Amino acid sequence: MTENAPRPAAPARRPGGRTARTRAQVHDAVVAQLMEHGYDELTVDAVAARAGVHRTTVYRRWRDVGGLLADVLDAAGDDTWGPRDTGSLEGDLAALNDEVQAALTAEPPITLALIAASFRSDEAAQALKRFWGKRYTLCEEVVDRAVRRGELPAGTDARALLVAATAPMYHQLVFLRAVPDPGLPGQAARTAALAAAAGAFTAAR
Amino acid sequence: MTENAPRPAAPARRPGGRTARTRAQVHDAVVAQLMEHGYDELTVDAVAARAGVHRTTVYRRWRDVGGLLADVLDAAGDDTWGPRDTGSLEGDLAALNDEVQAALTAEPPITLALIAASFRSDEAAQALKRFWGKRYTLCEEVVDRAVRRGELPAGTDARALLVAATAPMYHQLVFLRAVPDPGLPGQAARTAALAAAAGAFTAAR
Amino acid sequence: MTENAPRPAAPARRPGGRTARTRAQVHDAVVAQLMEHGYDELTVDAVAARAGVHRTTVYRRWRDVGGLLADVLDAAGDDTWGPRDTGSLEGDLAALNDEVQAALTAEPPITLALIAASFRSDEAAQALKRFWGKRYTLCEEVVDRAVRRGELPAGTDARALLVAATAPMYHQLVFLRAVPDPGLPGQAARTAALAAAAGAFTAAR
Amino acid sequence: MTENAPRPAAPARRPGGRTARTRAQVHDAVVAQLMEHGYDELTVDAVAARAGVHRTTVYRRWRDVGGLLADVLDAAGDDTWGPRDTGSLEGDLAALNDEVQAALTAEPPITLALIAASFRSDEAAQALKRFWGKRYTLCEEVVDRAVRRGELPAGTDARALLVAATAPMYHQLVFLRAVPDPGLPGQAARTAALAAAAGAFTAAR
DNA sequence: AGGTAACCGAGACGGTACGTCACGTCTTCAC
DNA sequence: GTGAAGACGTGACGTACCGTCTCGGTTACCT
Repeated sequence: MTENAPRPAAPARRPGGRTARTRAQVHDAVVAQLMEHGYDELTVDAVAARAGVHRTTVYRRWRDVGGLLADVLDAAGDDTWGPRDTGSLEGDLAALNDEVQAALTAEPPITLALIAASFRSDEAAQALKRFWGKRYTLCEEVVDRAVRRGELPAGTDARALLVAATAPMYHQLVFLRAVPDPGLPGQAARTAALAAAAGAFTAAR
Repeated sequence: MTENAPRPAAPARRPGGRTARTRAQVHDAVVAQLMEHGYDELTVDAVAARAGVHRTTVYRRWRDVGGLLADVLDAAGDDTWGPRDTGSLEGDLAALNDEVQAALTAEPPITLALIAASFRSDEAAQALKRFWGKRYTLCEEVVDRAVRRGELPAGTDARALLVAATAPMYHQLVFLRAVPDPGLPGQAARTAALAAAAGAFTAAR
Repeated sequence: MTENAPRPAAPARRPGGRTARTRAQVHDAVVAQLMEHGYDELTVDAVAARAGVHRTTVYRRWRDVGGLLADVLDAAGDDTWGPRDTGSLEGDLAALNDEVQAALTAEPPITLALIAASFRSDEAAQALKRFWGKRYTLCEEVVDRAVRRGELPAGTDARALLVAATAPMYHQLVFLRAVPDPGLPGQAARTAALAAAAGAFTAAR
Repeated sequence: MTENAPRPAAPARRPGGRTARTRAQVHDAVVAQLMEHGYDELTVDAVAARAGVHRTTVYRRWRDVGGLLADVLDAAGDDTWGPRDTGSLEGDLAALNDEVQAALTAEPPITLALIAASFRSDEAAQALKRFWGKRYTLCEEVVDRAVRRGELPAGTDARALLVAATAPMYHQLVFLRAVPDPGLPGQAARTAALAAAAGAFTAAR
C-alpha cells in the first residue's frame, strides 16, 4: 500500500513518452491527494490540477474517481511484499497483525481512505478485492510453513485461519473505531494459532 | 437495525405536535430512501421531498446527511433486541453470527448502506459506534451465561471473545466481498468458543 | 432593438428584490456581450461572468442562450417605437427603410447578431418572430394613413405591401452581404409605392 | 446542391488517387449529415466518421466546418441550372419564385441549413455569396428576354428587379418564419413585373 | 525501379463550453 | 416577526467538440 518511493530521479521526463508520463503524474497525484485530504476531497478536478494535467484527460483515461483508485490499487499490488518468517505460526501471525495495525493507524490514514473509497465506487471495490486476494494468497505461505514445521495438521484451511487471525484487527480499528490496543495484534494471533492447533480449521468445513 | 415495524395506524397524525410529526416523517423518509436507493442517493433534497417537508427544515434540524443517519441509528438502538439463549456458548455465538450474516446479506442491503455511510460522515460514524457499543454490551450476557454454566473460566474478556467470533463475518462479507458461506457463522462460532475454552481470552491482556 | 438607455441611476440596487436585480444584470450583460463580441461568443459562461452572477443561476432561469436572447428580444419589443409620418406613402416607406438600413449596418452589428442567433435557437427564433410581428403591425399605420389620404385603394394588404417594401433591404444586406447602397431604401420604397398604387396589393390575393 | 449521383462505378479507386477519393467521400458525408441532422450537428467529428476518414485528415484539408461547407457550396454552383422560359416576364419570375419556395420548404431543409451555416462561418458566408451571385447572374437572362420581347424598357436594372421579385419569398419564409403561402410566389412576381413595367428599375439608380 | 515527399490513420492531449446535480446560505414575502 | 418557499453562490460532475500534436505507415509521383 506504500507507494511514493522517491522516484528514481527524473521527475520531469519519464521514459515511455507523454502518455506514460501523464499516467505516472496522475498516479502520484492521486496518492498525494489521498494522503493529504482523504477520500472526500479526492475529486477528479483536484487530481487533475495536482497532476498538472487537464480534467478531460483524466476523464478520458480513468473515467471517474473509482477508476483512479483502481489503477492505484492495482499498482500497489504489484510490489514484492511477502510475509516475514519468525519461526513460529503465532509469531508470523503476530508480525502480520503488527503490519496491519501499523497500516491502519498510520498518519495520514491512506489505508483507511482506500477502504472508505471502496464503499463508493464499485471499480475501487473490485480493485481492493483483488489487492486483498493477492495478499491473502501470499500469506498462505505462513500456514504452509507451520504445516511443514508440524505445528499444524495438514489440510488446514489457510484462508480461514488467516481471516480469523486478522479480522479482529480490522473490526476493532475500522468498524468499531476503537483506539488502537498494542496488545491486540498479539492476542488475535495467539487466539487463532491456538484454535488452529486444536484443529478448528481442518476438515470440518 | 430493523426499523419499519408496522406503524400503529395513524400515519398522518402522531402525538407530539408538528415538530414530532415532522421528525417521524423525516425518519421514515430516510429509511425508505436508504432501502430503495442506497446511500448514494440519500440526499437531503430527496429526503425532504419524500417526507413532504421543506429542504430548509431538514437543514435546520439535522444539518446534513450525517445528522439524518445519526438520528436514525440512535433510534434503531432503542429497540429491545437481545441475544438468544441456545444453551451453549457455541450455539449462542452461532445464533449471533447467523443474525449478522442475515443482516449483511439482506436485500435491500440497508446494513451495508449504513456501514458505507459511516465512512462518509463523522456524525454517522459516531452513531454507528454507539449502536455497536450497545449491541456488544448486550451480547456480553452470552459470555456471562457461559461462565455461569462453567463453560468458560471467570475473568474471560467478553468483548474480545465476541469480536473474535463475529469479526470474520464482517471481514468476509464487507471487506473481502466474498460470497456468503452458509458454514461460516458456525465455523467462526466454533473457533471462538474453542479458543475461549482454552483460555485465550483470560487474564493475559 | 435599442436597449442601453443609461439606466436611471441606481445600478447597484433596483427595486423588486434580488431576483429582479439579477435579471436586469443578466439582461445588460447579454446585450453588452452581443455588442462587443457578437453571437459566437455569447456563451452562458461569458454572460454569467459579465453579469456577476453564477453560471448555474443563468441555467436555472434561462435554460440556455436561446432563452437569454428571447428574454432580451421580448424586452426590446416593449418600447414605444412607431413609424414616422412624412406625409406620403413613399416617404413613410423610405423612412422605414432608412431605419432598417441603419440598424443593419450599425456598428457593432447587434441586429445582425440577433438575426444570426435566431438560426441557432428555436426560442430566439420565436422571440424574433414575435418582435417582428409587433413591428409590422405597428407599421400598418403607415398604410392606413395612405388609404385615408386617398393614395391607396381601401382593401390594400398592408402586410404584403410592407414586406415588399422592406424585404429587399434585408435581402441585400443580410443574405447577399452586399455593400450598403444609399439609394436602396428610397428605391425599394418607390417600387413598392408604385406597385401599391397600381393595385398590386389589393383584392387579388 | 445535388448530391449522390450514382458515382461512375469504381468505388474503390477514382482517378486522381486517394486524395480525390477522400475529398469525394467527405463531400458526400457533409451533404448527408446536413440533410439528416441539420447544421447544428454538422461537426467535424461526425463528418469524418461518416466519410470513413480520420478526423485529422479533415482538419488538415478543410480546417473547419466552414471550409467543408464552402467546398460543398462551390461544388453546388458548378451545375447547369438556368431559369425556365415561360414566355412572359411575370411567368418567368413566378417560376423562379416557385423554385425558391420549393427549396425553402423542402424537407429536409437543406437550403435553410446552408443559410443558417452562413451566419456562423465567414468562409461559408463567402461561398454562399458566390453561389447566389452566380444564380442571380444567370437569372439576368430573364430580364434580357423581357427587354427583347418589349415587355421592359432597355436599361432596366436586372439585379434590382430580380431582388425585388424574390426578396419577399426569403423574407416571409426565412426571416418571418411565416407558413408558406401558395399565392406568394405569384403575387411577388406580379408586383415586381408591374413595378418594372412602370419603369421602377430604370435609369434612376 | 526506387526514393522521396505528401498524405493519411491513429490516438492522446489541452482547452472551452455545455448542462446537471447537490449542497448549504440568504433573501423575500406572506401570514 | 418569523418561518416557509425559493433564489442564489459554489463546486463538482461527466460530456461533446474543438483544434493541435506526434507518431508511424502508405501512397503517389518523379526522377
